[in-house]
Amino acid sequence: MKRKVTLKQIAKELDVSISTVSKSLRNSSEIGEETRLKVQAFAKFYNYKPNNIALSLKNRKTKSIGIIIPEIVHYFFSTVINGIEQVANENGYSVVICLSDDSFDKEVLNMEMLANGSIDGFIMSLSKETQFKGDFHHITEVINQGMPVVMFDRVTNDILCDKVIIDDKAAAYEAVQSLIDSGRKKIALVTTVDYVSVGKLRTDGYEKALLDNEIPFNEELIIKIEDVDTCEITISQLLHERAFDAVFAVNELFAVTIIKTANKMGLKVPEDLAVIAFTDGIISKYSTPSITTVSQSGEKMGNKAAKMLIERLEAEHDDDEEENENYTTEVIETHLIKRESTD
Amino acid sequence: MKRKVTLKQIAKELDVSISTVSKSLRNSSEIGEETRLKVQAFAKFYNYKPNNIALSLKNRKTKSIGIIIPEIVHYFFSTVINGIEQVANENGYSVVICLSDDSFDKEVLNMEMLANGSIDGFIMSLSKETQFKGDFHHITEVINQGMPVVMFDRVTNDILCDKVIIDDKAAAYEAVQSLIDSGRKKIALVTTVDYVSVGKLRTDGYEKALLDNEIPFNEELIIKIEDVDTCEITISQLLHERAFDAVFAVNELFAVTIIKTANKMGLKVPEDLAVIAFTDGIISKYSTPSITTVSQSGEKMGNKAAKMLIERLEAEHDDDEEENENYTTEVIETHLIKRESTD
DNA sequence: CTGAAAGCGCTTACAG
DNA sequence: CTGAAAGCGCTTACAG
Repeated sequence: MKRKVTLKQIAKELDVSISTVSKSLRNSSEIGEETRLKVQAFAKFYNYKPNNIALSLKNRKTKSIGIIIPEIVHYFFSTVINGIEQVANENGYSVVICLSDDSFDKEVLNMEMLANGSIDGFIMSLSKETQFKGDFHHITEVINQGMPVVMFDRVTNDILCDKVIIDDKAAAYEAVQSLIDSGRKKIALVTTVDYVSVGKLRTDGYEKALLDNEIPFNEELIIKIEDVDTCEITISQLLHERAFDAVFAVNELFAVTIIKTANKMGLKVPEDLAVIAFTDGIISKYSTPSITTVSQSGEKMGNKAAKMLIERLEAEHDDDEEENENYTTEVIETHLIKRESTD
Repeated sequence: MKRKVTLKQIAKELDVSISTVSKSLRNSSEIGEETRLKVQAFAKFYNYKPNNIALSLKNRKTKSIGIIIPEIVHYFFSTVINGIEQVANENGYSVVICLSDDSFDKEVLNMEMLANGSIDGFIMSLSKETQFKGDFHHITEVINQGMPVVMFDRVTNDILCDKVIIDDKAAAYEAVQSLIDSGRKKIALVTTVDYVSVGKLRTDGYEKALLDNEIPFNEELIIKIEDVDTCEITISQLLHERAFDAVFAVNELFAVTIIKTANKMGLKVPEDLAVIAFTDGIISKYSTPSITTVSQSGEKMGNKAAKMLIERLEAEHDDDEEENENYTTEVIETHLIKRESTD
């Protein structure tokens, strides 16, 4: 068990000062070639690597990005992490992940923990509970301390910062329009409760599409699901009570449940019932029939978010000399992936 | 933009020494009550929080756990992370995640990056390439430096450290036995290439079950898939050429592909073909028919791995006084989840 | 009861 | 060309 070697030890062994060792390893021209090479050889031999923590303290930056997301066991969020990781690594950053479990308290706790010096900036998507409460003081605080935050997907207008989103409303509109184009008249909507920002926006898109096509808008064809675990019952009720020939679901899970329930009832997808889901993932791909989805590239969102954050981080050299906060909101393209659940 | 307040600033404001502030905040009995309360009030007002990096440097421990896994967009690994996160958070640890992308070089790079002081210990699952090369020097090195490592799922006998695994062979045996019990005679195996440790073990279990039941072992009913993307072709060949009434697949993806291909060919699952897959996940649950699986709780594995690591971390007080390395290998229970793909 | 000093591992402006 | 000193933000053994 040979503990990691430090500058101090090298200095002692070689009988030079710590400064000399440090400078040699950083190839400072201040140091004579002979000494420099000697130190470098020695350091290489003992596999010296500078201690990240010491560097962080000295430089007052950690080269780490904090990610706070509601859930990790979720295809979309995993792909976002993937995307963030890629560009983080390319730029020499590592990634610290905390999960809020859709709980406000955990989100606050995790942010506070990471904000105390562990990371240089945040990339985050709001927990449901946070969106419900509308309490964003923990985020404001972090931003006020000068720590940049990039929000993605589940964002809020109440916070000024960089954001990366998709145009949920337009994408939903497009999906519903495609159902209409294929001759569907009575289109149901299975969505979340309104405080989930993206659910609300997708609902808006659905309504607008109907309106623009002069299709009567029927409240009874809309169901808002609070809890995924109980969605099966609600969905089977909907299928039993209402007659419709298409469904737009705001996520994969709702869609696959609809299809399974419809099948049990003897309805054929897509013949009797066309289904489109928001957010392409593993379920849609492997479901039978496979599901037509609105694809939002989590990877691209992650890439973009990381780029925005790192850019801001690296631009901070001038300190608060000029507080040039021109926050931007990037909108990532979506597109429809046609599969077997629609015709 | 009010930067985070430090002890130094508080000391200056209150006209006391930094030591006094530090001790007051840590409720040291050395400090007079008056001063102590004054400092605490002030600190609270300015929302003082100690800087993690400084603490890490001072204490020579970071209270962070490094996780290195091959892939995050993968149900099993996400659940493991979930499991690790839970117990990490309960114990005041945060979690730094790096992805190896199943690449040896990335695994080495990431380990080196994190090993330089950023974390206190590792939890990892080997990349495919690492298993293929059989090169584990990066892990040995980290362990030699005194940094504990816990491996899970994809482990190796070549490294001595704590491990958490499932009994892949026994679980596979049980799955195949259940197929035999339901009257299946010709059971195919769809597995990975042998260097993936778990794939190999599951294959062993399959063979043993056949042997014990005196079922002739047929090489032609075994296919080893290297690349998931091309598995569709290989699988459809198998289905066309060989006659069999059951398949044991070493993962969900293989299983769902088999089912979809069989369906296209007019075979009925489970009537014509029973299917069992290793590792329960989202695909098996939502596939049609839903798939009978061997469930290995990633969450439990994560819990256990984190517990083992943290225990070792907290036990390290005695330093190298007595090098009591009694490494253990925990075996997590598995069980069969019966669904529609078997009768 | 309070504070100066040393130290965690590093960097860098400044002397010599 | 080399090294002592100060400092990043904290803690703690030791003086006073």
